[in-house]
Amino acid sequence: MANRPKPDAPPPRTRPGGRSARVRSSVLAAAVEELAAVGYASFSVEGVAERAGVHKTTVYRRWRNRENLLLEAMLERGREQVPIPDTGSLRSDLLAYGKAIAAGVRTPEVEAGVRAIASIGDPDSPLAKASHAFWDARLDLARRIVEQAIARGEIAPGVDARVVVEAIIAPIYFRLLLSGGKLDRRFLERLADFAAAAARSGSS
Amino acid sequence: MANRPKPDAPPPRTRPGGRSARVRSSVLAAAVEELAAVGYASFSVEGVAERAGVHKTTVYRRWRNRENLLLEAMLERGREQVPIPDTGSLRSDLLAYGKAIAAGVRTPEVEAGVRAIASIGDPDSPLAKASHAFWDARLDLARRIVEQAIARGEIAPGVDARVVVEAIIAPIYFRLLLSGGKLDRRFLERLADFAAAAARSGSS
DNA sequence: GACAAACGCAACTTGTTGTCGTGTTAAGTT
DNA sequence: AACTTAACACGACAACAAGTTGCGTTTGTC
Repeated sequence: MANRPKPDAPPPRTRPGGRSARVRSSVLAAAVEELAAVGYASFSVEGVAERAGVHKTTVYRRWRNRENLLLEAMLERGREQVPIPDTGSLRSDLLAYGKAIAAGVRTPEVEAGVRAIASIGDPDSPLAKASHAFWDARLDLARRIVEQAIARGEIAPGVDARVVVEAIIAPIYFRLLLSGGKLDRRFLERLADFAAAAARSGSS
Repeated sequence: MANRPKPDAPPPRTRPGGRSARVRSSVLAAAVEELAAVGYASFSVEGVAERAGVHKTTVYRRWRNRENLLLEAMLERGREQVPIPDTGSLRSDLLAYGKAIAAGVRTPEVEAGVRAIASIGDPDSPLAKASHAFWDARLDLARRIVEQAIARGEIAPGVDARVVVEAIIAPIYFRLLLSGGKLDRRFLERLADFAAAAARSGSS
């Protein structure tokens, strides 16, 4: 009944080149700018459209609503990866990683994006799901730091790599989002000391 | 020029009893309910007013805007303290404390409040400042857990109590707000193991 | 060059924020 | 018990953003 070879329902040929591509990238870039500039609460589609030099309806036609627009803008940004360091010791690997994470959240764009995601209450929201997938992948990659230490014989196998990595990452975001504590070098060094010490003592 | 004894500017005598007190408490309770029910993004003053059985203008006259209303509602709630356990060992103290924190964030009201605060970008906002003060106080109280362990001779003095406590608290909020990881007993036990191990190895 | 996606533009509905003026209720005073 | 007025109820209002719709214009793509 469906999929006849005849010109019954001529598939609307999209045209992703030229103007469409320019509009798309400029809108997504503008969305990130807007988010960083005014915050999630005041984030408006009209503001994004103006910033992108594009009409409001154009944005609405391509991204049905605010959330979809933000989702795609952040997925675009979320591709940037934090490199996994390999400096020769667990402690300095963790420190380097922590510094990279902290440097990230210090940029207004990343900070605003993190806050936006943290404010999503519905766990079934596409944005929330994207965040969970993002962190699953990132934490999985960071496990390599612990695996390198095991391979060097620096720590015993069986250590829960995820807990070690979260021990570096989580306090950074906790201070950013809630406690307002400083993210200075001294703090990051203590974090690295702490996590490395726990890993060495083999808390599986 | 000012402050004449004559009835020049008769100080408007407030009257905080009876109806005013009832309105105040019912509105603040309704604000927490509303926040838990619809989330920060959809949190509307009208919704709060309806929920409290009060007119919109009444809310606006007493709390100039949304933020002030939320601030006072959350300050009211923020008084509830997490008890500091004293079970005889650092590991089980940390575990008990982590369980209490996790139980808190599992309630819709607390979770919604945390997300609302995390979404505030401006560090000078009254809500952000209140959150920082709240966490300063809470972390300071929780240091007692580490001090008890030092007093028992379980760990060496000089350990950074704040880092130990944050090692329990931060991953819970990280999972809640960003990674979506589970907050089950297994996770909390690993956290306690991890933090206790690091503290025992004396990472100052 | 021709067709039709994709865009620009204006007008519109709906919902929330926050304000204002006026009348009503009830707390605190005498 | 009566009086004064703080605090509340009600309706109307302006300002703004979310989305939607219809129509005309630009511009990829064949």
